[in-house]
Formats: sequence, structure tokens, C-alpha cells
Amino acid sequence: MLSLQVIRENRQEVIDRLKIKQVDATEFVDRIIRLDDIRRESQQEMDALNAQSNALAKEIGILFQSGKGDEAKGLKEQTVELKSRSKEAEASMEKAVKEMEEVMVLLPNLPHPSVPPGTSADDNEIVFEEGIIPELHGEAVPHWDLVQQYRIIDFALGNKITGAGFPVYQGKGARLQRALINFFLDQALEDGYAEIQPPYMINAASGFGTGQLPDKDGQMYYVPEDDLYLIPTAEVPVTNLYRDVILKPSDLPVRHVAYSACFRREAGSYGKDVRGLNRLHQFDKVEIVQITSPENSYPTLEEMRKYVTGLLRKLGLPFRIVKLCGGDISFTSAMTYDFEVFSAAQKRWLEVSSVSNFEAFQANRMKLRIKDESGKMIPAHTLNGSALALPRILAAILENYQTPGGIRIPDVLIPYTGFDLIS
RNA sequence: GGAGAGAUGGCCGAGUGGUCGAAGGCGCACGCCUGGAAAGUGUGUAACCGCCAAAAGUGGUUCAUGGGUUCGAAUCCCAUUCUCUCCGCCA
Repeated sequence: MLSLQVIRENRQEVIDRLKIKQVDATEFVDRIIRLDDIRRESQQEMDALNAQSNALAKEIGILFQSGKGDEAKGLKEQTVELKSRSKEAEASMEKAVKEMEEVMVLLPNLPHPSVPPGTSADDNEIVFEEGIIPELHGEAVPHWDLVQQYRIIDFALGNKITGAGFPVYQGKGARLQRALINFFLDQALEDGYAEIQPPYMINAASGFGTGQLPDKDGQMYYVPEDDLYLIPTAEVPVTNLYRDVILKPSDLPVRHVAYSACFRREAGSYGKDVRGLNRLHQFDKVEIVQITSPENSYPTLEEMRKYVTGLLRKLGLPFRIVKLCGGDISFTSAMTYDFEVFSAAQKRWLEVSSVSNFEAFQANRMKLRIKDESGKMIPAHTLNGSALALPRILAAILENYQTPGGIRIPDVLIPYTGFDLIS
């Protein structure tokens, strides 16, 4: 969430910048400021009353200790009176804080000034494009046919044991999947990321910390018996490792990589997008997460963009980078680059990575801060990116590398798969 | 699932009603000592919210969380959550 200080000191700017996200925040912002005024007023009153009764209690204590307890009677009555008035002020303060927080969590993050305006994915800005779209042979087919032909992924079996969106990988399909995970992890390790194996379930506090709760709770699988959610991405547990943490400048940058399965309900997604591997309820992903000082977060975003670019080059997939416009960028993000690979048989661009800078938005929710050299608290900035999400990468590899004699394996993966052809 | 113990500052750990935001130690920071380091030694070392233009200062809150008793609670009472140990079950 945005900090109160930012909202108070930059009222008009906050409103103007949220317009780029297609949000009119005027009413919310003014309500927050008004509630904060009430809060301050009530607190001042409460503080003054508490100060008085603290002083009286001290006096009474001295009287009792010097054996003059009977002289304290009048003072005691005074504190009772003060206390009830203080309770009233406190109640008013707490009411204002609660209402204020309810509104605060509804405000999205401010988009970076360079984020293009726009209302939908059509207005996103293509900032980079690379690679050659392969010429497929005459009998080339989409991946959902290939996986059947070579018996490497079985969607029907998944339907049987779970339901739609939970495919079963088998044989060389399973091994290719595992190879991709290891390849992505090894690449990140080589780049200096420290590996984490996170829990796959999270509590509500973690979901709130990274911004999935309260607004996106319908997108996560929920286990009521234990009040836990299945992770939609490793971002949630990994970033929340730093919830309620105060970092030293020497801890920065924090750089983590984590493989995890990801679970998404995808409520409301139907149609052609869900065909084959394009959209699943359970999928694998390797995620990179960084925590930096405010001045380093945008250079870090570029660094992460470069890193993901390198992965796609090594896999030999044609891709483009899209800078999301205000209308398409997520609630929590200040700037996001999406990476899309071209899946040659579907003839579609598929999103395989999303790299975002959240600035202090998640850190504010999580109480993640940095204590600088002079002892001052400054907000931390958090970033993350997929590096990479597996199913669509797999789809693109299968489609783009298909030949009449079988599916070739990209060179970089052969040491991991142990085979160079699926036939 | 059954029984018991516990939750205090960055960490360990003392503290059973009054100047306790909290002894002591560790860690950390700065200084002294040293040719340099270690050891030794001295000083300092919580967060949050107000007031103040700001620094200084100052008021308030915080000893798991929420409530209660009391003039006064880390300390007493109740509830909740979590952790640990033993037993049971189990990859």
C-alpha cells in the first residue's frame, strides 16, 4: 500500500498518477486524509489524558510507599475520571485508524511516470523484439496434438485424477520439465541468486503482504480447515521471508531464486486461451525475487529484464518484451515488463514472464524496511520476475522445434535431459 | 489426536504489582590500547504514533494477541494464537 506520508504530502500527484491506472482515487484519498486528521486529533487528546493519569499514578505510588496511602484517595478518583475520557478518545482513534486502513488497501500502487497510458493489453508498448520465427514443415501441429502424438503429456489423465488444468507429464515430457527447472535454477545460481525452497501454502498475513489479499483471494485455492492458501507463485512465500524485517544496507541487494509449483483457480478464464498448456491450474515456475534500496530498484528492474532476456536467447525462442500500460499493469506494480514467446504452430505470442518493480508497495504492507547508515528508516523496494514459467515455454519449444522426425531439444537443455530428440 | 511446558529487546536470558523500555551477557557501532590485528577496556545501541518548520527535545504506545482486575500490570485473572517436549500416528 501507499504510505500515509506519500498520500498526505502529494495528494494531487497521487490522484493524477492513479488516473493512468484508470482509477479515480479522489474520493479515497480525501477520505484517508480526513480520517487521519480525526486520528491525530483523538490521539493528541488521548496522549494528554494518559500523561496526566500516569503522573497521578506515580504520585499515588510515592504516597503508598511512604505509608501515606490514605492521602491518595482523592487522586485515585481523578485517575478514574481521566481513564474513562482516555478510553473514549482511544475508541475514536481506533475507529478512524481502522476505517483509514480499509480504504488504504483499496488504493493501487502508483505507476512509474514512464508507464504509458492505456486501457487494455492493446495499448501495451512493445519495447523489444528478437529472434526468428521458425518456418514449420507442412504437417506441423500445435503442442496439444504433439503431446498426444509423442505421449509426453496426458490431459485426460489429469482430468481423471483431479480435473481440467492439471496435466500429467510423462516419460520424456516429465524429464524435459525437470530439465527446464534445473536449467533455470542453475542459470540463476550462476548469476548470484541464492536458492530457496519455500512452503507451497501460505497464511493470510503472507497473502496480504505481497498484495494477493484481500483483493485477489478468489484466485487462490483456499483450505478452510487450516485457514491456508496454496501459493499462486513463489513470490508470495519468498518475499514474505522478509516480512517484519529491518535490513542493513550491507544486506542489500537481497537476491533469491525459487522453484515452486504454482496454483491458480483462474476463475472466469474460458475459451481458446485455456487450450493445452496455455493456462493451467497447477504449473511449475522458477521465480527471482530482489529487495533493494529505493535508488537501486529501477536499475535492478533493468538488470532482471536483461537476465530473463538471456534465458530466452539461450533457449532459442523468438520473443518480445512488452511494457505494460496503465490499464493492464497489476494493482501492486509500479512498472512491469512482460516477456512473450512466439509459439509457431498456434501462431500466438504467449506470456512467459512478468518482471515487476513494486517499489515500496509490498514493503509497506509487510513492514519491510532498511535502516541506513545514519540510523534512519527508509522503505525497501521489492521486485520479482518469472525466470521462467514452464508450461508456455514448453509449448513454444515443442511447437517451434518440431520436425518431421520428432521434436528437437534446444542445445542448452541436452545436458539436462540426456536426450536430444523426442520421437 | 492425548499430556505437559513456554512465548520478554537483533540474539540469549533475568525479572511475581509501583521511577521497568526492562538487569546481565552476546552481537553491533564508535573510541582507547596496538606497528597492525586479536585480547583487553570505555561509551553507546528498540520500534511505532503524536507535538515541533526541522534537529534538539518532549508526550503516548509496545514484554505473543485480545479482554479483565487495579490509582498503577512484563508481573495477577480469562480467552485466543503460536512454539517446544513426551506419547500416538506417519513420508
